[in-house]
Amino acid sequence: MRRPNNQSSGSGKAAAATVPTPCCSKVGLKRGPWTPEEDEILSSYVAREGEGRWRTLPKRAKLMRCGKSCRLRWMNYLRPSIKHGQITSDEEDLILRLHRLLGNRWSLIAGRIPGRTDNEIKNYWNTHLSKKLISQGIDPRTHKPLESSNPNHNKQPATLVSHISPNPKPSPSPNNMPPPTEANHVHNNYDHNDYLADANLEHEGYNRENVGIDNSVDDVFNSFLDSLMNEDMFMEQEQQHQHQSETSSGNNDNNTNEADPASGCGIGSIWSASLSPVVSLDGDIDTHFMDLSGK
DNA sequence: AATTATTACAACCGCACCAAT
DNA sequence: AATTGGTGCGGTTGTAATAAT
Repeated sequence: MRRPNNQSSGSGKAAAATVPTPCCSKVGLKRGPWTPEEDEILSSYVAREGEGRWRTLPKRAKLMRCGKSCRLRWMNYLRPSIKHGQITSDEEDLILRLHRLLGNRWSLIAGRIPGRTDNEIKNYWNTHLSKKLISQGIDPRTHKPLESSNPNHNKQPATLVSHISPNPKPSPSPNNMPPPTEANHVHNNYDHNDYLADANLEHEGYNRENVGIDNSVDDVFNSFLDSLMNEDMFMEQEQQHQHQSETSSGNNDNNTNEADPASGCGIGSIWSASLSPVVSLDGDIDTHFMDLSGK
């Protein structure tokens, strides 16, 4: 449907190669949008037989699709755990923060936002959030101010080129700023200057490889964010923690000490204690996630 | 009302990685 | 050690829907 008469791959690279693409170049396979009937076939098949062995699935399920397409459809749309509908302001905020930490690791980001897929988040980023950051003078790739991060800051990120027209329509809001929606409220506690400062701090040296974040850190991060998702529990813990902090100590600007590791209830402490020796982001990250959780 | 421009998102692509053989 | 199959990932593209002219 998309490229109905084109049996070669869209980019043409595979077509030029002598080795055909494994599954998508076969004649007779359907492409393009899935019909409800196809969805039903795939859903019921996976429910019956389970996920996996995608390459042979179409034949077994009698679908005229390549295995890759089946997998993608299942993973991005049909899985029961997928949350359909608008991305909430909380989710948006989390995406922004995670992207600042992780970059374009969509699957990692998606793994920390229940019910959302990497594809959905990637699309949302490209169509909404990156533009929003640009309109605020922030480079969406580096999260630094456009002026300092890139002298040619008018250039769009590579992934945006196809999405942003040379003459974009002006936003209905003044100065291309989004209206003060609920979504923006998230950032009110964490204003633009803070954001820029943090972006400078973190992206000066942040890079997963050179910083040395490994799976163990990732696990810590994962559990930390899992905890965030369990908002009720977290809020309760946080309130306790706040109370303890207020009663046990005075003004504490050092965020690394915000949570008492021994108490076991300061989630931020897990993060800061585990990451600070490696990343030296201790209090910064800690504070931001506290911001988020404290909404 | 018709046409054109833009946006949003589903889907596809190539490549990389890993495990099994 | 090399090959193969399965899977996952990030980037890109096509198209339907919507807005603007």
